[in-house]
Amino acid sequence: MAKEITGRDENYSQWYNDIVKKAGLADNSAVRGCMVIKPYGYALWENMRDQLDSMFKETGHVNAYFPLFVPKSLFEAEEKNAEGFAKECAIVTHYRLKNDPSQKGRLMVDPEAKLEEELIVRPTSEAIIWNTYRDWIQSYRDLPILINQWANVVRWEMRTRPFLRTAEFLWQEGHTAHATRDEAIRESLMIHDVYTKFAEEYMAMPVIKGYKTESERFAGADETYTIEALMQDGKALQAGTSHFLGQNFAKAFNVTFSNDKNENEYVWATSWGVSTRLIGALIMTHSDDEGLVLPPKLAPTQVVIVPIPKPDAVLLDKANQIATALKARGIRVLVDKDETKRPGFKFAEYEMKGIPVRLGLGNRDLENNTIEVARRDTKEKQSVSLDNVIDHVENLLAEIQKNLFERSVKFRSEHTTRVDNFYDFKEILETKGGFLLCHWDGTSETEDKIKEETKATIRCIPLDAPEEEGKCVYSGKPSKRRVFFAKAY
RNA sequence: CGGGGCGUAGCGCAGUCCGGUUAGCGCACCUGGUUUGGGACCAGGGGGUCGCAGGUUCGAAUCCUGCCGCCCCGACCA
Repeated sequence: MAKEITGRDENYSQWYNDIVKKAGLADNSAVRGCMVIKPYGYALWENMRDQLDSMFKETGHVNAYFPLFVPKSLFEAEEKNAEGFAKECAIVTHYRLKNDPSQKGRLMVDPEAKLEEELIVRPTSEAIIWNTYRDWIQSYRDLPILINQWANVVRWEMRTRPFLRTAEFLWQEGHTAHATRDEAIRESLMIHDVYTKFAEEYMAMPVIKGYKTESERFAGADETYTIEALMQDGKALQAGTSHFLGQNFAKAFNVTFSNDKNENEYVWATSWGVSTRLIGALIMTHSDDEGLVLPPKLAPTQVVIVPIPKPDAVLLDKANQIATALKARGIRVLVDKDETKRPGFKFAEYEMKGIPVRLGLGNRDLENNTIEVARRDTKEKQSVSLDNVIDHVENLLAEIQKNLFERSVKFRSEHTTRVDNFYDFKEILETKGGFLLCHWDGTSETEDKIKEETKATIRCIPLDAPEEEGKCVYSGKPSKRRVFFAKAY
């Protein structure tokens, strides 16, 4: 058992780290808090990126690229935003090194080469982008601006975990400018829907759609819409946010336009992003003690064909025929040509990597005109006639995609509890975890107290919540609707 | 930044308390052979600044001092 991973029950964090490492998604790097995304992990990200990118394009957005560095004076212009990120910024102060006269072969920062103005490595790009938009926008005819960028950002976190929280990460950030408040709100809600669709249809990860309380809101936003997913350990994970920024950045950067009555108005803004964190979400939603489990729509390889016992000419020929037929249906297939490992080893490896469907093809199969089809999600195996294996696999991939989603929905509903008193709240949070659906009096004082006493936070106020008379689970004050509490990543 | 653990071959570890020939083991790797429908076996082989720097000593992986890094648990956060 060369690649044993820690069981989820034994140590969930260790299990997660084992998956990341042993499925070949990422490695730790020589840089504190930064990871190397390995080819397999990056292929997964590329699939997510390409799908999101096409969804952004379909909704009228275009891509652009803005600088990595933000001059400090621009960064601090929108006060709340600057304050929100101030504690986790990397700052460039010098532009040159020189030989250290006291230590041969060593370099030192050249004190002569201090920058006149420090550069902040972007933790997000609102500042540099809105400073640019000022020059791009004069009239209502210049609006809307619907731009997205794929980029890296840096947030100097105290404690990091691969994909979930790293000092540098990859993401997309959309930044849009609009003539009216309504249009900007509609934009942020529309992206919220795009994220929901992506999470549920592609990642097979059900999410709660809602908006953030004031204390959880993005610094500089008037409203933050969020999708919240539930991980297998009962903790919630914020998977994507879309912000209605009001006129905060327009005012901070003096971005105005002339409306059709020739009056000057401030521009309305949105911003929205999802990051490589989604890979962490994917891992913790579907994977098991055998390794990674990937939804077919995002899996870099959807089907692997393993010749048994090893790839001889006859088996390879048949395997290639099947692969060609599957590829013709748009299915991503790999034929295993490795002669040095035995089938059992390969099975375990491909399970570790989360490949949705494995086809085992041996001489016995050729005699019987069959092939062994193994699905990763349930680990079931069955023998299928070679005559209809292509249809079978195509259907099976869809079935796996559906099953993963339904399984996650079931898990979430089993781990969502309506709670009406604080004793149960604490009890259930500690024993079962998951989402607690409770009445809340709407004050940040109550929110803070609950967080202090239980570590649970309000993940979101659901958008589709029915009105319902009730009493706050903590203060007993009247409340009109329930909100989602959980411990969060 | 606090509390705990750790750093010895690519990976996982033993050896460190109590200093003493040539630093071991499993996996992986290389060569040859036998195997092959769920992580093969036999034989042979290669691979180490024992985290870094200084110190004590005839002699340091082992003792002392300083530093660096990693992991887990907290505080902070997407």
